[in-house]
Amino acid sequence: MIDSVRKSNLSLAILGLVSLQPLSGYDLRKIFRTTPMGHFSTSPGAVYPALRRLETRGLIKGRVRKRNTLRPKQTFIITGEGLKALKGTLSMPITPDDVKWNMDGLMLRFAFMGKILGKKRTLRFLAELAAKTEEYIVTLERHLEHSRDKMDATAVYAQEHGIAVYRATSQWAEHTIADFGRG
Amino acid sequence: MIDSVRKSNLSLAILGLVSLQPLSGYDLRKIFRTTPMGHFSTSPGAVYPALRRLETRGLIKGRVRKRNTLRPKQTFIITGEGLKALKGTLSMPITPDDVKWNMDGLMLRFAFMGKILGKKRTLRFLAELAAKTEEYIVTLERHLEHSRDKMDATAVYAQEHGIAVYRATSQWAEHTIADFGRG
DNA sequence: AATTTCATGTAACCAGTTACATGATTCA
DNA sequence: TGAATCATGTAACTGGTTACATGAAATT
Repeated sequence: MIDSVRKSNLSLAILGLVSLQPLSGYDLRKIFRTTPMGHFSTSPGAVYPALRRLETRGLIKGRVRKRNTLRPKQTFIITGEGLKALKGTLSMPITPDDVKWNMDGLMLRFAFMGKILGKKRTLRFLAELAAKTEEYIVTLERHLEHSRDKMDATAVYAQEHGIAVYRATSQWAEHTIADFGRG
Repeated sequence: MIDSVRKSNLSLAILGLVSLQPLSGYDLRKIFRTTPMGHFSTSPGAVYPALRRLETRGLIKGRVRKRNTLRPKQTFIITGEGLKALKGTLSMPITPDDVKWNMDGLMLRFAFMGKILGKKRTLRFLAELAAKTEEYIVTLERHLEHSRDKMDATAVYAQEHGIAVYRATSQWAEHTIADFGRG
């Protein structure tokens, strides 16, 4: 059940946004279209089915605005179950796979974390993120030194790009711990 | 036809790797499993179907090693068509969507570019990447200033993370232009 | 002989894309 | 009243995931 939120960033984004305020499918699509949040799908073929999935799983519920019409309009709000699932997802430990494959998902979790988990747990998340990211950088560097002369120049540079990006993440995390901790 | 390579990073990765040396499905999975290239699927359910798709589209062709057996082993090599498709994909202009949604795909293109497009075109790609990335950073910054006080603290930090990561990319590009240009 | 590793594949499922379709409201 | 925009949806397709299945070679 919670799997839908754990596996799909779109579902997580929807659940998180709906936890802040009542939103319709159209509202969500607009947010994804017009903000950098929109590393997510804007297509109705993704958003509406995702809403229905979340609803059938009891994580959100729709309020029909106009009855007696062929096109019912709905705004969705989060349920108790949904909030529990959201908290659960936000609280999951950061796995090496998350760091490697799903940094977007981690940032999505972080973005909703402030209000829902509070400052202390948010800072713990950042510390964990920094640590796991630095660990991963070490393995990337090791692999690079190992393969440097066997590979084409551009392939080496591409690996260096990966390292540079993860370094930016780890620096951001350290900086944010300081700033948010102080603030 | 070329769409398969344009849309799926896995197909592009396979085509690129096969362009360097003959490889079997198993070899490919091993590469994806053990190198940072493996921002891609390692599952047989993705790799083998992808190979068959590329083969039916005439971009690669398999050489059966052992006939007269129930489990034929194949190594794949790129075809003339395939090399043309690969060059075409590597040569595509960088779109804002690429920068926003598919930086991994751009890096994948870059990694294979050295041998196939040569230095001049590779440097042009990097310059384009730097420019488009900086453009995108401007829109991210603009959006952030616009929404800074309307949003939760962690949501703001998450946006800053996005900016930091793109800045790392643009700096990497500038640095790599200098280094590769000189080297 | 047994285990591990090499090696290839399929079936059921899931979520997202594209393209299409249509209804309701607003405003010029 | 016509156009734009608000608003919701579906159908066909695509590609990837998970889990399962099996065969062949190398190693112990």
